[in-house]
Amino acid sequence: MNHIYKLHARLLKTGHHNHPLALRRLLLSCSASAPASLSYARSIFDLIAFPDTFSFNTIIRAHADSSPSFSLSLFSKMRMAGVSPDHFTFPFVLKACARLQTGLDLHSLLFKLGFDSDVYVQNGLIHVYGCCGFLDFALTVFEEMPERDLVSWSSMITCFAKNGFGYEALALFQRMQLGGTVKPDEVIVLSVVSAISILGDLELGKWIRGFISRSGLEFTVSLGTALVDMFSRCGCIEESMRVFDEMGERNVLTWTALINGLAVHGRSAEALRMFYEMRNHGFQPDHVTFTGVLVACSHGGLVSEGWHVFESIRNEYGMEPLPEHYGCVVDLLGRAGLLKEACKFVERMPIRPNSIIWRTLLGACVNHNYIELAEKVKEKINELDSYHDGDYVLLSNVYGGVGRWAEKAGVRNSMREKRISKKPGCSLINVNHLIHEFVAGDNNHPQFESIREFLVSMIDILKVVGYTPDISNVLFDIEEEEKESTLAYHSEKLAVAFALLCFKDRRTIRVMKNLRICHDCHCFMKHASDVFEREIIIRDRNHFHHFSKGSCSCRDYW
DNA sequence: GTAGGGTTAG
Repeated sequence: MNHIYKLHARLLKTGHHNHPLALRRLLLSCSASAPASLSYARSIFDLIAFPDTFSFNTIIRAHADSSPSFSLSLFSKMRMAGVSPDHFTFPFVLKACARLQTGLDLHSLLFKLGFDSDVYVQNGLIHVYGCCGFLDFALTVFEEMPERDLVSWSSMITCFAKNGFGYEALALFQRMQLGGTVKPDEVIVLSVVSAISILGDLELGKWIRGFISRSGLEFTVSLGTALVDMFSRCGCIEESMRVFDEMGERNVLTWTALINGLAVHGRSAEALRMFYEMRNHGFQPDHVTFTGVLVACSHGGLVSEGWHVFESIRNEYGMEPLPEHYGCVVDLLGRAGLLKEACKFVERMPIRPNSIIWRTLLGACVNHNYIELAEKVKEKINELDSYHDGDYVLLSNVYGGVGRWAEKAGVRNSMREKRISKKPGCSLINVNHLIHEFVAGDNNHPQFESIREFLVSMIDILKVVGYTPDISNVLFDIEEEEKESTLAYHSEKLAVAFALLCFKDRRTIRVMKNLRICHDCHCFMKHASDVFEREIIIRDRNHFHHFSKGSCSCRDYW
């Protein structure tokens, strides 16, 4: 910022401070500086009597990241003022659109103005379509491009990954390399690392790390941070720690990635220790760091430590807690069974509780069998967002937990009336470089019969050592025997049975699941890890469960 | 003066 002030002072001194060219230069300087100088950029912009295309472009660009809606309002202002956009304008406008997940109607405008054949614009379109979930549109733009650069490939790779097509993202990266015309750079490798993180496929994770060292790319802090995060998401927190230890330089994102990793792997005390160590190294935590530490505390049952961290956000760091921090505290109290305190906290929060906060409270009610409270909380959720299948499942679990089958059936009826269906559970497992998918209630796997047979025999064996199927959470009011078989074919059980059939050695079994693991599967896995002498790692929607020798890393606190 | 990337509560 200093050089901008100096520049401004010099302009004032020489009497050029109102000269359009001087103002343009000044505008460009502060727009390219830190976000803190944006208000200064706006005041310079306001001094320009008749902003031209260049000035509009500069100010739109400056706000595209941090206040995208302001960028779009500037774009409208530009159009109203009759200032023509050029091929620089649209990449900036599209960036703002991508952040807001909007602006799909821009395509026809750029087509009309003849900018649709510009590579920068096309890349921007891929990015926008990707962020809005319109994968097909993004792919059409991508495939029809006469020439693609690195940004086209990385935008399309990210687009696949963010929309749940991780393996397609990887395939596209292979296709890019086979084409041989573009050489991967740091950013594109980061897109690939991110795709692998979403997939949680450790084999691929190891491969990309090897790729990076072979590629001759500089091992930057960003790449290291991405690997720390990736290994944790692939279920291997030890590898995250190894990468972290080997990094010569780290920043707040690196520390935060490790803290989050430790938190989701149930290593709460270590996460908290890293948080304090990070401060000793002189790094200032940000909002994301606090979220990670609070998650660690809530999952580790560290109530007073978590509360202390939460209070420190405002008292020690002078920052305003975000909704996610309040959410973490609700979880912290709720998980520990302090439901009254959690409710009081929600009532007194200075921000309006959102549906996630209520949902967190609902989860706590289920875990601790607070039925009346659960009903009230569900009503709160209905006011905000009533079509979330998971809430009905949770409420149904509260009734099931105490054997109130009639109410449980009532929940099922109201789901039917509202045409809400429970999202099927789905588990993925990598066996000999092939991904196998198991979906609850689906027998499409080519070896389904033998897997089913083996699973039935597994259940029999585990029952001998104390496993009792817990049918209270089965959603439907069906016969007891049928409830047991519904449970038996939960996707993670099928995946683990399949792994035991395939892996004759004692290697760790790693499963990725789309939903939270249920109590029954959790209990099944603990026994299975003991009887079959295997480590089983399951990544569910939020966390990792490491089953070994009959117990789980979450210490059943989830 | 252009676009793609690393950490975010249930």
